[in-house]
Amino acid sequence: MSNIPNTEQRIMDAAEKMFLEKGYILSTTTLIAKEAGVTHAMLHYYFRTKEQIFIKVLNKNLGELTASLRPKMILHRPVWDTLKEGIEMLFDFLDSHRQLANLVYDVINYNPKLLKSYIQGMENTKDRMIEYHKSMLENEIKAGRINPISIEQILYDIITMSMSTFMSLTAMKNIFDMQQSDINTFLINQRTEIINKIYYRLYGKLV
Amino acid sequence: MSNIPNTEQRIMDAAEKMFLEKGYILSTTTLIAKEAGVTHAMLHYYFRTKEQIFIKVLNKNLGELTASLRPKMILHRPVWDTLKEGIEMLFDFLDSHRQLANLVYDVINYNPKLLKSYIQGMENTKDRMIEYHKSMLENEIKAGRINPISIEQILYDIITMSMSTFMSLTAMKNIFDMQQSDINTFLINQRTEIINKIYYRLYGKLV
DNA sequence: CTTTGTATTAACAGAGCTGTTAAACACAAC
DNA sequence: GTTGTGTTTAACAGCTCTGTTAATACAAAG
Repeated sequence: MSNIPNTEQRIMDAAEKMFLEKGYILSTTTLIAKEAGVTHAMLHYYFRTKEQIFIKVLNKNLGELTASLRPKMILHRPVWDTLKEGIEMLFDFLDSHRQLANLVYDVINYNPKLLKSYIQGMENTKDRMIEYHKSMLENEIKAGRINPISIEQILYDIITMSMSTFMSLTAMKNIFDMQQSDINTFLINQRTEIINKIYYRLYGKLV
Repeated sequence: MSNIPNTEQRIMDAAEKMFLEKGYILSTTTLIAKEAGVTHAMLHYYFRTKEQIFIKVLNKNLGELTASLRPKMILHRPVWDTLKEGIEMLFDFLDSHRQLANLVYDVINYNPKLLKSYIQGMENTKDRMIEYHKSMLENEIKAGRINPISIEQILYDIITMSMSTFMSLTAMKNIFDMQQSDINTFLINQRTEIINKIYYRLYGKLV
């Protein structure tokens, strides 16, 4: 394969970079094309509209995320082990895609129907593995080995806590003048702390 | 006082409404002026720039928030009572200012220095009451009556969990086709659940 | 009545945005 | 060498944005 990517790929790469950096509105087709080193007419030639190229970028990133989570879905393991590794996987993925959480936020606010159709597409697959782990969790709750809570609440907590870590990162950096080492420390703490909060919520006995 | 607000106030009100609804970028001076029923030249006459009127709206809202929290700072009460009421106050304020969390997110991402200067302004006051409650919490942790955790982590958790509830609301509505009653139920659960997670994290004993 | 200061309007400047289009180009196949 | 196909360019259309400015209305003060 060639080291010089073709025009379409160069535009795609530039678009991904810019959407992740600046969000949907501030990323303009003109600037994306400039970044890719082509005229902006080329972007419209290959991708028709700004929204369409945005959808491709979003699908690529969310696809990578779900692909990363899949290998963690293993049968016959203790519930907490699976859950913990799921949290770690999600957190680490967002860590290696620092602006993805912000991109998802953009979609929520500027194109909520897009996110809905994406999630419905996932729900329609009726994934066997997900159903399995869901029922495993439900059994634990019913058996009283986990404090009362709904599965939806657990998932919601994991997703929002992980995402808000990276969504608040810009604020944290600026407010506390954090250096790279501070940021790393903060993220390591945060990763542990999310696991802590979920663990305490599920297994912590009240006094 | 007159029922017909003067031009400046009408612009201010329209700007607040629109910034909270659409965020910073999508709120244009032209549209704000139209909403207020004046020419957009009037907006620039009274407020000079879009950024300046935005700062006024932000200061007004954050000022109201800190004013609401103050009465909860009472001496000689059990630590958890104060903390719980603080969480409830914050949550309820964000509930009655549904888009404020999104507005703060906008500031973080599009004008981080603004937020920093605002928070530094608060820190410089070196509030006696805040210092008092902070040291009360520290004592409880040192005495081992609260699980090990930093004060900063507790505050960060409360703020991010409360904010992400309202920042995720648009997504929740769309993904699950929530009606008004569903939203109310979700928020009531969420309010309790945030308190639960903090309580378990602080007081829950591990098995 | 005239001066002064404020409030308001309409028009404009300059820029940037998304998306389109006609013409030019490259280049392989016939 | 011509034809055909996909790629690229430059120019443009139409719109919207922020911010300015000159002209105007009008009330209060002298």
